[in-house]
Amino acid sequence: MSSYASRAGSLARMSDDAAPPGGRGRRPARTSGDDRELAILATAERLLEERPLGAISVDDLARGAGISRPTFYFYFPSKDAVLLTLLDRVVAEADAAMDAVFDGSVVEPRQGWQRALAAYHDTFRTHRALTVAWAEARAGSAEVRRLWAEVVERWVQRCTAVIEAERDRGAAPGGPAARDLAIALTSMNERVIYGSLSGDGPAVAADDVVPVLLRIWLSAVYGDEPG
Amino acid sequence: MSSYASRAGSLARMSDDAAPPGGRGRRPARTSGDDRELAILATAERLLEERPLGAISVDDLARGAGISRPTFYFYFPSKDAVLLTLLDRVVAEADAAMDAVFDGSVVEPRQGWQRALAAYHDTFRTHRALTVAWAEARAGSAEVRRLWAEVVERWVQRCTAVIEAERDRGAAPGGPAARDLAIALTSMNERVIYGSLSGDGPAVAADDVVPVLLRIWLSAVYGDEPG
DNA sequence: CGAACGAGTCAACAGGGTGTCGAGTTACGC
DNA sequence: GCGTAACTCGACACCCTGTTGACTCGTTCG
Repeated sequence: MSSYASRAGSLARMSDDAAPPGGRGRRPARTSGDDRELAILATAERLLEERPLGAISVDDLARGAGISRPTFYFYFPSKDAVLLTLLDRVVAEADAAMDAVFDGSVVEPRQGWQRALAAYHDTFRTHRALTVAWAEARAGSAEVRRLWAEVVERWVQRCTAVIEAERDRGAAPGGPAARDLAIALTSMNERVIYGSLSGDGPAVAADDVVPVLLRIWLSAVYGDEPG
Repeated sequence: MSSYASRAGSLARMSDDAAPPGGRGRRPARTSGDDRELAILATAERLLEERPLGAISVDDLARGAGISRPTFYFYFPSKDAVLLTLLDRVVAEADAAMDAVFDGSVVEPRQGWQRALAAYHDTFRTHRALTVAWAEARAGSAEVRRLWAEVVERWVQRCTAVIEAERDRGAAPGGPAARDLAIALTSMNERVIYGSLSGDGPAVAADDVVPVLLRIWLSAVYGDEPG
């Protein structure tokens, strides 16, 4: 747990930010109980490595953090809220990675897309357990669905803008609405990466994920309608 | 419920087929209780139209079918088993639709793929509630995951074979392993269609689903690696 | 006919999970 | 040294799942 606490410096202090109306965490601000909150998050991350979300109870999280179940509810309103907090961190990481790619120097397009896909893939691959758990939580929690929808919406808007820019400068031919293309391709990324991490059903091997996705993105964006 | 019973003629009689080892249904064969089994299935389908799977309890299904909860367990071992039975039907429908497409006369490739995508899309669109519920159940039930994995595997194998055939006859250029391409594109279909049916997150409008997917499939399979 | 049997039925139970309430117990500012 | 707010948890109220054992039938067959 202390290993988590040290890494956790970068954990967004969301619950402390200005106005937390119906926010995830509970307590208004600083006190010694921060340790407990961190311990809960660390326990969640640890337990998710060994078993699926559905097999982890609030009691497991509480005991793992050295507190009783009612006390858990002092820190988080539900099990999902813990996951949401953990997820925010990964999403922030993914966004940062994307920023690094889409920013500044636009090298050749192929390389740009390749880096973006790799950044996306790497971020989620290094948080395999969390990524798989999120997919499970999404099925049952409207809150999780909402957060994910927001995240995807940002990516889609970004891709849409890039595709339109490429079309404007004549590098990419016309075709379906750029946004629809972006949605479909982003959806593909999500499902393919999840499949390769979760291991159920037919999956692309980890090393082949980016090459295959890249090929499909490039031909979809830059390829002419084939006869 | 009688409206279901009439449509249910096509419901695969899986539980009666030759050897049902660890099968879904329970009773060995025919008796008056068939009505009850059908009533449970009908109730499930009806309730899924109005609320998500997680908000439907075994008790709801039992009462909806006019029986007590313990009696429900006489017919199905769990709530998931009901969904699995319902799902088998839809999958059989989708497979039949695919058979109709991939069979016999291979017209021009574009039209072939277009029909296949449309068949896939139509099948799931006409069972919207069930499709969305399946996605929810998949998160929690290994059994549901297994069934879906099998279904997808069949589609992937089919697509892989077609892509390889197109490459062999010189109609499609080389590229990533045909199977990887098939997995990625099939995954895209799954996620895009689900997204357009479930309504959370950015989605492609129902009428645009097939055109967009088709464009991506065609450029991925037939397009040369763009510069 | 009537005993035996198997299908079908359910009240009651055992067990596990969630979320809440209210009565404690610190710890720290004043 | 005392109030107040952070913090803690035993006990409770619920809801859900899955099982057990006894009960009611209709059928079958000696």
